[in-house]
Amino acid sequence: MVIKTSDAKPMTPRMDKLERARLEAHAKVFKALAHPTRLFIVDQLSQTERCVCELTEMVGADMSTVSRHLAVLQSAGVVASEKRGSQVYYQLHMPCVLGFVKCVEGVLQAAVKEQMELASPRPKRAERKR
Amino acid sequence: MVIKTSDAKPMTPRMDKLERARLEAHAKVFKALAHPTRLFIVDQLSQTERCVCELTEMVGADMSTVSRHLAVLQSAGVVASEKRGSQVYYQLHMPCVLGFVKCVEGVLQAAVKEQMELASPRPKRAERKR
DNA sequence: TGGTGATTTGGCTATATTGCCAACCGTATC
DNA sequence: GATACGGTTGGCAATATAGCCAAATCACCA
Repeated sequence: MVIKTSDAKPMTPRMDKLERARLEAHAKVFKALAHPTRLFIVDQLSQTERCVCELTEMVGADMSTVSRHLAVLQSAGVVASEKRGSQVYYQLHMPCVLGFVKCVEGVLQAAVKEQMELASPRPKRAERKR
Repeated sequence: MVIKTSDAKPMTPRMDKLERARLEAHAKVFKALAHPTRLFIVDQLSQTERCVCELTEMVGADMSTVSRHLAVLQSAGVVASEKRGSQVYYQLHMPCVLGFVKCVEGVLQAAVKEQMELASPRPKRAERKR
């Protein structure tokens, strides 16, 4: 699979134009997930599909705002929508997101623990309750 | 594990303040990964650690720009740094990112295929080789 | 101690994102 | 058809992000 464009050069890999296009496509997915409200929506949709009005109530923002968040997620392929009557139902379309969220959760908790250890290096007997 | 804060209300879950703080922490990680250059850096660091100057050459941007990208990644806990002499080496600190990147890759390819099928609905005999 | 290379940070401009309101569109109901 | 409801889109202001240059640090070496 490796294609050498030139011989006998021990040069480091570069971020060329093609690679950049690929990375931009990936970044679009991360960007779509890079907002607390959208993560909340993904979390909810992992349990069951929801219409915009339900999500709007749960999020507690303007419906137009929620609709735009959903559009971002859909454009990135994270969710899919289905119109049913006068309502539009959204479903999670990229379940592997959940695995990564779980991983991030773990990393964050590890970071918190690390932070606490740094803050109080010798917790003689027991740490304060908070 | 389920804690009911109030009784006898069949209400939908809300994005309360606490939940929002948790989601914001998660979003920070996604935000850190939501840029092609930073994804490139993560990709490179998954193979071996690199100093800023190496990454700068590979990325092809100003060193200050690359340094800032690295700071974003580090602040999110995605990478870690180690000063050695006058150089700073960065390493991947969140390997599970790679799994998700692979998953995104798969989803993107599926989307591309879907797109192609929409473009040419009846590939009579066999699809073009690529 | 002065100088050099590696890295980070301040400052600035350009661009992108977010959120609301208002206006618009499609569907159901009367 | 008129009205109401659910949803999307245009427009705008506030904020955040990205990139570069220049200046400040830091480690090493003469």
